[in-house]
Amino acid sequence: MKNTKQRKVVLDIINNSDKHLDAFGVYKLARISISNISLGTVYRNLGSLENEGAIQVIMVDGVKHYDKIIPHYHFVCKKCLKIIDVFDLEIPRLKEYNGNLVDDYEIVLKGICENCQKEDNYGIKRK
Amino acid sequence: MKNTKQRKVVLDIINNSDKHLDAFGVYKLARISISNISLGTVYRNLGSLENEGAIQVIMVDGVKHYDKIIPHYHFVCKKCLKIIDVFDLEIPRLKEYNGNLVDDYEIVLKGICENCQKEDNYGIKRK
DNA sequence: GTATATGCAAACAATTTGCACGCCT
DNA sequence: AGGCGTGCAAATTGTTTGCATATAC
Repeated sequence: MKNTKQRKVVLDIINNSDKHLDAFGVYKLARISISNISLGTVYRNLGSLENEGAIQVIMVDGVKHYDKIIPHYHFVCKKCLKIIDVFDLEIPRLKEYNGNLVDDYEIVLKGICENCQKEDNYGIKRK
Repeated sequence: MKNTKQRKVVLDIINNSDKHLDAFGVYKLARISISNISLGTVYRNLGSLENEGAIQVIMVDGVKHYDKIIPHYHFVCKKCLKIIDVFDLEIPRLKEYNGNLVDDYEIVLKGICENCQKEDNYGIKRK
């Protein structure tokens, strides 16, 4: 695996953001550092970083969003699709289920976020 | 909400299948009952049934798969992408987190299924 | 030097949408 | 009769891929 500047920029963006960016969001930020970086390269690097376990993915509304690998869960608002980090949640994990090897848990809490509970909020999706 | 025959067929397919079908899989089965049903209609009905909480969704490899609402979790094999139902898993659930209302937990166990652990299995993705 | 990653654009796959028409109520 | 759901096809969206070039090692 080559250590290109594109790869480094992509990884740095994920590790320095708390915004749960999707691929295009990463691309927009990456262009600040490398003005001609291509969207395809961003996708390729996000993909390989994910495979290596250097970053993690959270799927929201059919779109992949990326996050650093520090262990935590997520809450996703059903109205505005905002993603909120969830720490300090104790969830017992199986190592195995009926002969199937379990090495990962994807856990997403879903509901209505604090802001969308207010009646003056019209639940506009933030896209 | 109108009770059309298309809507009824789609719901029946989900409730009578244990295969975790995606939209196209539902479409293929639906055409047995209604030969000229359109894929768009299948998508529209799956969407509204999901919104109403009549069926649930499990996302695998970027594709929505549908399941009845009986409470259970899922295991997804990282190699072959097979979905296996997981029952009898005790997971404590928050009703609220930092002011955010939690009404749903999406929990997916991931790993290598029993079959893919055998060395003669080449991990062909079942698509 | 050579393999691998890149930029670019075209291809792809899943899903959504616009429109004219048909069917439930 | 009126409106919502449908079939159909085209449009969108997110993502992947082929290819010639550039770059890391």
